Amino acid sequence: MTGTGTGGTAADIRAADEDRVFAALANATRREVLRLLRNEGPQPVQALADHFAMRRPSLSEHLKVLREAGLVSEQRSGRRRIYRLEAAPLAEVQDWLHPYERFWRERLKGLGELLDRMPDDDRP
Amino acid sequence: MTGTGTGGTAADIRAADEDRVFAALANATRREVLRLLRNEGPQPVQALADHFAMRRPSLSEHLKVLREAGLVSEQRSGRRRIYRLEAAPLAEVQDWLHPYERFWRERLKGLGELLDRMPDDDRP
DNA sequence: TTGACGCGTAGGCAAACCCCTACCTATTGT
DNA sequence: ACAATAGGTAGGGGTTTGCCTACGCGTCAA
Repeated sequence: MTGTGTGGTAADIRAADEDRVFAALANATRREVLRLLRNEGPQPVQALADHFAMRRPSLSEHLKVLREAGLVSEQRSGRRRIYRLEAAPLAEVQDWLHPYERFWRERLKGLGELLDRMPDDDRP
Repeated sequence: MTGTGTGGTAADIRAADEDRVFAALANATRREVLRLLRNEGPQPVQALADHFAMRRPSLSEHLKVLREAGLVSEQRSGRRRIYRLEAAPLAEVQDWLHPYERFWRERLKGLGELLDRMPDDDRP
């Protein structure tokens, strides 16, 4: 749609990456997997699965989503696969967030100024 | 659901809020709506809808999702409803992101140290 | 007052999501 | 070689998402 011919511009690819990352983060189980990898370090699948009520194959699919978003990597060690947090895509989320930052800061700043202009008696 | 008897702790409520925000951000149309409100200021629905290929009622549903996530607010002005960006929930996303920050910074830092230890001749 | 405008909601439908139970391959220990 | 272990994949089913058209309600202009 946005490309020439059959498409695939650099911007399209970046947008698709962004979409995969946000979509991956939309699920609470996947966010919890990221938290576990962050707090407890790299782990095989079963160790991760022990933290959840769901069956292992379901977790495997979540790991696939995280892998395709670049948020985890796997390293084979014998018959186990050690999953590791890859935080780089989260930096892109932070970049996405950045232009909004002044909006919530303005709100806080505005509140501060409101309090500054308010007579002490009227303050909450 | 969130009553006193059947559960619904403060942590549950925060978790549900977090889930709504991440879910709202999982859609490219909704992220684009936020960007438009940020760049062009508060607008009625039709002005927003003009930027998309979809029909207005579909956009209305996206706005509902954003409203329930607290990411936009509406102000009635005659028969129009002016939507405004509410960035506060994005601060929670930033808070969520924060403990991961050192992971991608470590990666960059590690790269920097590698370059530091590398003889100048070997640098890329 | 009556018609046009702005917008939300209802209902339908296809696709995607998320869980499950088999099942398959690869590796390891006996 | 064989059984057990680790984990991915296939296929099925219920629920959710995201789009549509049709419609209802409130507001403004003629």
